[in-house]
Amino acid sequence: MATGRTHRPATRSRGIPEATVARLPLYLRALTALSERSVPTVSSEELAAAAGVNSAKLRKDFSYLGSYGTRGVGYDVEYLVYQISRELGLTQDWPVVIVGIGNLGAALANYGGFASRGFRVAALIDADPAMAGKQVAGISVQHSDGLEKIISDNGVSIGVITTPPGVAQAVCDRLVAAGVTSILNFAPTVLTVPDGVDVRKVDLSIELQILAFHEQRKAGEEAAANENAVPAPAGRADSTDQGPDGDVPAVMPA
Amino acid sequence: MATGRTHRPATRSRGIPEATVARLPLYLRALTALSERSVPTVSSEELAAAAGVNSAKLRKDFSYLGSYGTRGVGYDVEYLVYQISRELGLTQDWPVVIVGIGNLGAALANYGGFASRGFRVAALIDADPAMAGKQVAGISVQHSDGLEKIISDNGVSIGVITTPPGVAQAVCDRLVAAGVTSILNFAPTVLTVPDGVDVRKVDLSIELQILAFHEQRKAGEEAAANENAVPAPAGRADSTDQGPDGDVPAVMPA
DNA sequence: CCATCTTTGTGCACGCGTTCACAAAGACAT
DNA sequence: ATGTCTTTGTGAACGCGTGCACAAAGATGG
Ligand SMILES: NC(=O)c1ccc[n+]([C@@H]2O[C@H](COP(=O)([O-])OP(=O)(O)OC[C@H]3O[C@@H](n4cnc5c(N)ncnc54)[C@H](O)[C@@H]3O)[C@@H](O)[C@H]2O)c1
Ligand SMILES: NC(=O)c1ccc[n+]([C@@H]2O[C@H](COP(=O)([O-])OP(=O)(O)OC[C@H]3O[C@@H](n4cnc5c(N)ncnc54)[C@H](O)[C@@H]3O)[C@@H](O)[C@H]2O)c1
Repeated sequence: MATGRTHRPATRSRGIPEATVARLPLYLRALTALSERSVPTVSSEELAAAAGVNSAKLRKDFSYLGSYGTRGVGYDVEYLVYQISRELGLTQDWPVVIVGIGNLGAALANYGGFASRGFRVAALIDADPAMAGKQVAGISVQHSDGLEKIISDNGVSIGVITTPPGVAQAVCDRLVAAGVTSILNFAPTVLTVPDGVDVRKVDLSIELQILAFHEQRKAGEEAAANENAVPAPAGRADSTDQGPDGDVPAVMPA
Repeated sequence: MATGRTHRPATRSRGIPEATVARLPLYLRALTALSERSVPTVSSEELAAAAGVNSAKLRKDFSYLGSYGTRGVGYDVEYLVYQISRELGLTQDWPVVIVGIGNLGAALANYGGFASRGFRVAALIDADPAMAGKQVAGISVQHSDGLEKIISDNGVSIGVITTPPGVAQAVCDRLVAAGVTSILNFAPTVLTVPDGVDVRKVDLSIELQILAFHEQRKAGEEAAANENAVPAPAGRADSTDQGPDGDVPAVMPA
């Protein structure tokens, strides 16, 4: 999982559990694909398979939205697309700003998946004067001096932060002060925000480290299983051959 | 949370809960910052604040690793950095390949945060013949024909997929067949993999949709609180003014 | 050596999320 | 109308994660 909600511990919204909310976009994506193939109805079993979840979980998730299925038949695809879209707030347009138009910010700006849902890139903002006026993805980059006015003029409530980590909190503070109440943070920093502001983070490095943990565990188990059979599985990254508990502390605690 | 683990339901590894594993990188980042400031020891309270978590949770997390603290004092920063690094498998180098060197793939390749932990970009792979040989982040892009050989020669076990969604499953299959056992997927698709292969996904669109959900809920509550006081909060994105339950189904189920 | 003070490590309770399993509901055929 | 068959919707049980609250451990000072 690359993301992790910050803050807002268990604010079950209108009875819809947070875990369910996080899966609704998954269902919506699968349903949209079915809709494009003009499939009229779908069973919980089929849809669950397409979304990569358990069918019981899917049914329970949908039960929080209402009784939208027909027993013996399944769910009407178009109807469900509409209901989930409405529940997620995608029937309206959400203007978003991206702050920090470097490698990642530019990639996001160029990403078509934004507009395909109800999101519209309202502005690109960067602190580098050399960037101001440059066209990225057909949008002119604006200098961060005008951040507050841009937020206000466009009624932006969602901000994306792709600046270096050192300035992320400062950028976040300005966004919040200007009226932004939802932030998607790509900088590897813990952001502190007032109550009522939602922060979600995407941290590539954390994802890789979690994968590395499991990878190491798999290698350790494999080694334990093979015990001292063959020397090494040809070129695998276990050269140091430090057992899973090769406890050689670098520094002892005081 | 931008990521979400696929598969591997609750394979509590060596007694370390999955939720704890996901937080270890957070602690490690905070500890590294302290280490750079030459702070010798840190209390659970301070470290928890820096990592943005509850101190009780942090202590419980560390208790799974062992008793590395000193009561009345706290934790030795350097020692803890080493222990967590070892637990996460960061004492060894992990070669990774990135497949699909477009906007996002190139941004990731240029990202310095890779190497700062134990990850090394072993190769960049793309199916576009025009990309082959091009330098991205100082690395020459290789054609996907040689994917299997690249994986094998470099002992790669972690792959990053940044191709268009339509080919992601095919790319995934090839990576797995070539020996990759951990995949970080940026394409908005559900990947199916055999047992023993870990998949984590990062989906920007899902993150935004979750934010939109809460944003809508906030707007709805605000509207309910204001009832019919002032017309509108000047430029906010609630023009359609469809109440939180403006139930107007597009299509009725059969 | 003893008292005091700080901070860890954890037992325990609670709530959320997941999954099972099945009754109820509806479609469809006869 | 009745029976059969499919699939939903959900009650209930269970397990994981979280947070409280405190006893134990060790540092520190006298
Ligand atoms: N590139 C990646 O793949 C990647 C992956 C994970 C995380 N990240 C994180 O995302 C962030 C951006 O990464 P990047 O590779 O695009 O970096 P980058 O250096 O290419 O881009 C950062 C941009 O932010 C701008 N900036 C700096 N200070 C600013 C301010 N105060 N206000 C507005 N803009 C400001 C800079 O001018 C620059 O254009 C970093 O925090 C990085 O750690 C990047
Ligand atoms: N750009 C973003 O910010 C962003 C955000 C979220 C998700 N994504 C997803 O990430 C993926 C990449 O996005 P992008 O904007 O970089 O797209 P892109 O079109 O710029 O890049 C895709 C690259 O993949 C290559 N490719 C195509 N088929 C391939 C194959 N079979 N093997 C190897 N390489 C292949 C293409 O040649 C191209 O270079 C997409 O699935 C997109 O939905 C992107």
